[in-house]
Amino acid sequence: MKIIFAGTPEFAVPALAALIEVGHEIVLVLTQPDRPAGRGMQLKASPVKQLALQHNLPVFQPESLKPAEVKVQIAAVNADVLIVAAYGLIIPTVVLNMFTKGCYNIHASLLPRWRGAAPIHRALLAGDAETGVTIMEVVPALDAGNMISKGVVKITDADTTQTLHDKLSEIGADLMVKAMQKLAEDSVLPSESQDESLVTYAHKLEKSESKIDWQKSASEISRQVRAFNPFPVATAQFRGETCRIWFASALNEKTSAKCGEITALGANIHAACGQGVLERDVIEIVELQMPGGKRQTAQQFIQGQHLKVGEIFS
RNA sequence: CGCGGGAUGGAGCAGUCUGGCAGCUCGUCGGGCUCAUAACCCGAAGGUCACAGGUUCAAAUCCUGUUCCCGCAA
Repeated sequence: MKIIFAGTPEFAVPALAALIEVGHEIVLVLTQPDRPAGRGMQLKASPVKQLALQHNLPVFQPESLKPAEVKVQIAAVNADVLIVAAYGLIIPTVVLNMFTKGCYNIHASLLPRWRGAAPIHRALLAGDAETGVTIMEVVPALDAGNMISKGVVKITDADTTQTLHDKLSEIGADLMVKAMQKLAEDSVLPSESQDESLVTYAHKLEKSESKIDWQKSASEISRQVRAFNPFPVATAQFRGETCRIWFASALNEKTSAKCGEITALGANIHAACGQGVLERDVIEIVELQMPGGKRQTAQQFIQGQHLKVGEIFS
């Protein structure tokens, strides 16, 4: 079976690696053009491109799939299947129809919940008990195709977008390899349509959502911090600076302190938050970062900044 | 050469503007104390102040160049 693989970020890498591993014929890798990134704004190849080059796979990086000459080049490789994993470009219907055995996508949620750009972040932020990966057919509407298979992952209090991302990309790779094996044997994959009444959309995270509102409950803030780790990272004002909060856990305690006030300093920083007047929530800040500095544990932060009980995060 | 912040004992920082004894909170090691604690008390070790050059009686501090790290931006 001749496969075209379309993907860009780290999330797509395990899938491509697994497909190469089991010996599928990858005839072309589509990925977004090199973008200026990092300090100095040097052009940087996408993670998928880097892996493709390591395996000497042909790489194609059009800015868009709409131009006729781009479509011609894709048609020219005569592939049977298109696999899409976080590619980030719209795939025109004409292109979707080029493949005799279909087009399949790896999506990082349990569809039909969380269609769209930021499914992992939204599931974590919303407090879902579990999330997962869905393998589905690609159709012109966003993440709306029939579903082939799913993998489920429980969300714990220790999970961040990073940890879930890593687990989900591995599971997605595994499910996709299995789907392709079945497709190669049976030439068709049984699928199930999505229940439109259960659809929710996972909008991209806005930078403006990263600021912590200390009036929220400890569990909401903890989820926000974890959903925004590793990107774009939750922030709080402290001593007039914007500092980044990398990890925080809700504690099972109450306090009469003001919102954002530090109530105790130990191995970690305890701060008040939430609504109750005399019994506010307590949140434990575990890892944070000052501007210009590196991420540091709360302990290092306390020692370096000479923190005192009563100081305020806002 | 896109913009800005930073590099100081093992960790995290102050000191740099205004040049003049290498400092803080910890950790480590030794001793004491306590039923007990992220405990407390006493003592000690540990530094080419990122690197190279320059100015000066004197440089962590001022000037020039270099390397590495962090943030913005994507």
